[in-house]
Amino acid sequence: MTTLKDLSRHLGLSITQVSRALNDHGDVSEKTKLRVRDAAKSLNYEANVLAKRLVTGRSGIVGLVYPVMPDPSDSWYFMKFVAGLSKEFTRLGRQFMLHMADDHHNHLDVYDKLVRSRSLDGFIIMTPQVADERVNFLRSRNVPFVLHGQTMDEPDYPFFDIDNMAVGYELTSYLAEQGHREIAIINGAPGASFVERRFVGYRQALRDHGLPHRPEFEAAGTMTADLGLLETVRLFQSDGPKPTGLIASNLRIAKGIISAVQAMGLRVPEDVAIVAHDDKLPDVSADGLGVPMTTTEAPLGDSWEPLARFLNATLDGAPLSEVQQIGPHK
Amino acid sequence: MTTLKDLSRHLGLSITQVSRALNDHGDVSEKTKLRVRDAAKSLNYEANVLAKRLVTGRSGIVGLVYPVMPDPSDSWYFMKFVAGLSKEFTRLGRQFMLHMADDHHNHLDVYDKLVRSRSLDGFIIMTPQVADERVNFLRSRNVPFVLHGQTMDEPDYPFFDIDNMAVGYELTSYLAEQGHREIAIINGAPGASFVERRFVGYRQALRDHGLPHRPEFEAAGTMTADLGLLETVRLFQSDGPKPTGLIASNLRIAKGIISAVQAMGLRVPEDVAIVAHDDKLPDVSADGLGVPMTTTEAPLGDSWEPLARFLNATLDGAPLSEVQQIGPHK
DNA sequence: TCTTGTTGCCAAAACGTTTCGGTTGGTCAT
DNA sequence: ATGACCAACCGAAACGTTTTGGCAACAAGA
Repeated sequence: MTTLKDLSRHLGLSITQVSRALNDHGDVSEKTKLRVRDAAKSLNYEANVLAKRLVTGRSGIVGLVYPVMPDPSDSWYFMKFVAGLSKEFTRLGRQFMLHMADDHHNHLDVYDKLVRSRSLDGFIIMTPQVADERVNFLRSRNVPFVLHGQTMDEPDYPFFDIDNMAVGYELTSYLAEQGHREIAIINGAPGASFVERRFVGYRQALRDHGLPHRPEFEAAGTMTADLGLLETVRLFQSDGPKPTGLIASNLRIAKGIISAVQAMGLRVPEDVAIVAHDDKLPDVSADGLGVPMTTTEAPLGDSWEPLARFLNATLDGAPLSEVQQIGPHK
Repeated sequence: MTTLKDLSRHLGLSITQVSRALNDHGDVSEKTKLRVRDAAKSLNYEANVLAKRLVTGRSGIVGLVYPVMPDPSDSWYFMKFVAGLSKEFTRLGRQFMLHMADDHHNHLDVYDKLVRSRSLDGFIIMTPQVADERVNFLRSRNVPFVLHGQTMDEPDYPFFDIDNMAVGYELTSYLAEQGHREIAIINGAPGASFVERRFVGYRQALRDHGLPHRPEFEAAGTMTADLGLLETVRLFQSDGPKPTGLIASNLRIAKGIISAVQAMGLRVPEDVAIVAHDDKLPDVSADGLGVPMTTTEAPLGDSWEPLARFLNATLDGAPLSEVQQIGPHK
């Protein structure tokens, strides 16, 4: 393996200058830089990452800790997510590592261990909770991270998110403006920040349109077709008023809703109107569901690039303002 | 951060002795070892991995390169696989990294880059091909790896596998002994070593029972219910003889076969008998398919532990004989 | 001519381990 | 008393970078 020493000997330069030339520092003449780069290429020089890491104190690796085995129906999405991040980071010259946590270990211990062993320089955090202990922990340790989403309080950390309150608000408003007065929502797992934000938007829209807010019209759970189906049946089997408009927090839920509605002999949209948020994942499409349906859209696939970019920038010392973004939705 | 230097000063020992004590070397008295370990604990000492890596020349990380985005239906299995390996390696004190390769990059370049940058000490290789270029490449570079499966030639590398020829042979023999003379097999993706081995076992059993070998009775593809369904339909729509016994290379295929057979108005097992190999994955169970079916069984979940253990042992310099195993099946 | 500044370069320290090649002091057989 | 051996210890080198602080040469302004 060629080292800096070999290279410097070969060029008649000092190790210092060769290092600085390769790292494009200021006090190296353009001519030498060129000469050094050429020699490095021809001698097949590749900097020893291990040595670099020791001196910089950084592992050069960022990662994602997955707390529990995802639901089978989510594994496809999760894989896409991991693959997307992995590719982005590779492009940025950083390594990305997926760390699967043992179920029966304390969640935060895993982060603690990874941080203390200096194995990971930074983290990507998925689906943050309303008050997320991981965020608090990493913040207290001054470890860089980027959230896919936000906690409920004012975010003083890097994140990429979409405006989930607006999503809830817009879907609800759309139904309200169609004349629906009884609007139910089937949302994701309770506690997740994006879920609560959509609920907030939903309630605000009900208020703004002078519609009643019924707690039993708010359903939440793992975002599967099963959830959509079961909750729809529950909504229609109860004694109270029945919804005429249904909001699905993603297309899988919408799919379950449609199955249930059709099984009950109701028509879409005449008897029940359905709106949904579409993550633009390839497994389900709004058109493929066979009923007319209005959606808000925000491709999850668009989140990998900013997430990776933000973590990268954060590690390079970028100010907070450059690593916070609310992405667009339609 | 406490370093060896701090520790040695605190103990009145040399850095050398402290290091050797912590690494349990021979020429340190038991008394000092104890004293050092106590001090290390009370001073919260944690060896700097980065420094250790530089001096040993190893990253301490092993990994798995996933060449392409897995088929959606496989992502659940793949996640289980990765999670299982990750946990095992964590237990063994090594880090495990999943590397997603970019689709449009040359497969081997990814390995080359990871090896040359000294990022990974060793690899786990999934679903090897009959002649696997990854194996040849890593072997030529003297990089440690463990195969989940085997290539077709005599294996001179660490691996964990089950006896797939026997699986093919036994499933075929079972049907033959039931009196079936026309036996078809629906297998996994062509080229994969386990697929070809099952074919070999299948053909051998046909010969041993004096049954005809029909090339058109050998189907292969991505192991989904769709494959089982489509290939079954094809088998029964052709002009030639129809199979009375069907072998499914996993339960998902079996599921598809059953759908097809029942759709064609045939009964299981009266008109068509089905046997299958059961990987014991939680998504499908033989009982859950609703028809009587004999299976061979080998839990894929049992492979993570030996795979991790073997790679670990290989890195620690274990001889080949200790890191090759054909696991059991029922 | 003397200062001041700039450009291009370098020796050496630092990062925190592991390991090589000793040294010391004691015991034991001769 | 002598030599051989052994247990327990240590100094210093090595791993391959980055970075600090400084030096020499030269040009420009006074």
